[in-house]
Amino acid sequence: MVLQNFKTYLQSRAGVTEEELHRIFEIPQSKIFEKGEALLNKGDVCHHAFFVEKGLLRSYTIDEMGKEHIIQFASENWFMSDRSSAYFNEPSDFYIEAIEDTTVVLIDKEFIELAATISASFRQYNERALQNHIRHLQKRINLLLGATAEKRYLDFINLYPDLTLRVPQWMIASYLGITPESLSRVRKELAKRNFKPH
Amino acid sequence: MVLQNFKTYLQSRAGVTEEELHRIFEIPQSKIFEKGEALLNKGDVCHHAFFVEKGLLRSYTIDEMGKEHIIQFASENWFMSDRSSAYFNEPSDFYIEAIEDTTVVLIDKEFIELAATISASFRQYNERALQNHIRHLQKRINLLLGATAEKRYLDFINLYPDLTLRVPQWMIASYLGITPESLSRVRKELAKRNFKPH
DNA sequence: GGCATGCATTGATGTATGGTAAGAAATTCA
DNA sequence: TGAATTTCTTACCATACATCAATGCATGCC
Repeated sequence: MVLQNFKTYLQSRAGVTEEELHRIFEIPQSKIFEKGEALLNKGDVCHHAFFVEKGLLRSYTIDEMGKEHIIQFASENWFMSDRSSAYFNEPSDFYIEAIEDTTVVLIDKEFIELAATISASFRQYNERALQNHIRHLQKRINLLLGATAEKRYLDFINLYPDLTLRVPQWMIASYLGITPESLSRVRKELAKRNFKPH
Repeated sequence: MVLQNFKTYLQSRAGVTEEELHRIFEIPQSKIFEKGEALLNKGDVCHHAFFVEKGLLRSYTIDEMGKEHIIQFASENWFMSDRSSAYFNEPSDFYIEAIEDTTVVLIDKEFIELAATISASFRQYNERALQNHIRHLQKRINLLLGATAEKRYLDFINLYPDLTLRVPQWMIASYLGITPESLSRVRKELAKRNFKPH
């Protein structure tokens, strides 16, 4: 079977060698979540990072008005977690849920410790991922501060063309911080302009 | 001279011992920037983190429309840096500038390496700071996605009461993602409601 | 196949925030 | 201290996006 994506990921992205891989690979477990199933609920402490073997996840918060705000999507070869909750051992502020039937690899602190001990390259890669995460959050803040709904949407489809097809529109709207109706109008407007350019 | 804040910070916050402190403290340099002076410009690679001994800094971007968006403030005992630029050795997307005459301690990678080698506690603290940074960015995204201008402002003055007094209003507005005019109106509205409660 | 359910679109209208412009207040600096 | 400059406020109007409600369009399900 299994975890082929994860293994490939460790080798080609994190630079873990074949030999190291064998020593590391006692540990991680995989698990299947059905569409709509929760991987993490608000108030729970997040004990894992989830590596997506196959499928699609989202994380989101619910505000005092009862509105969902999508924080992040994760499809194949992406990680999903609440780093803060995991690191500080605090109840999480958000939910993680499967958008499609999804196979994930459960990564706990012990695995990361072990892998980092065995493979210096992995440790380095992990650090790098953390920095990348910050860069990504920074960029998102910038877009939310400055860009119109249309620009944010264009940025999204440019960055995540695959997700644009797999994720329901109302979730994309939620990620962008607008209503589904507004997104529909933005799309209409874009379509119009593309058919009759300039 | 001094760097008293920085030393105190290392001891009481990062848990560095007196003895370790002496071994570490060959290195860091301090520098004074005048009000309005730039510590980092867009396009430059950020080689330092700046620890604020005394004074006040801001980091900001300028979008295609020429509008500033303030990313972060840093007053006494805070760090300011472009982590992404420093880590990836890439040109920075943003500017760092002194809002007041400001004394900073220049922290480069070598210092952090050295301090982390000498003091395990420092290494740990550094990791913790990184995670905190992520948590902070996450929270900001959430506010930008969901909260009104008023709520964002209330959150700001609650979190940074000291800054509210020291920072010009138009900069707070920029941080919140609204215009100075709008912030002025929000404040007026709040004042009205506070004088005639409920 | 028919019906329920969830999602997308559309139109009418509401609201929060933006833009502009002018003057008041505060701060800076010679 | 007074003039220059910056910041803040206010009023009026413009706009982007939200809200509400109706309809259309799939999809899944018994």
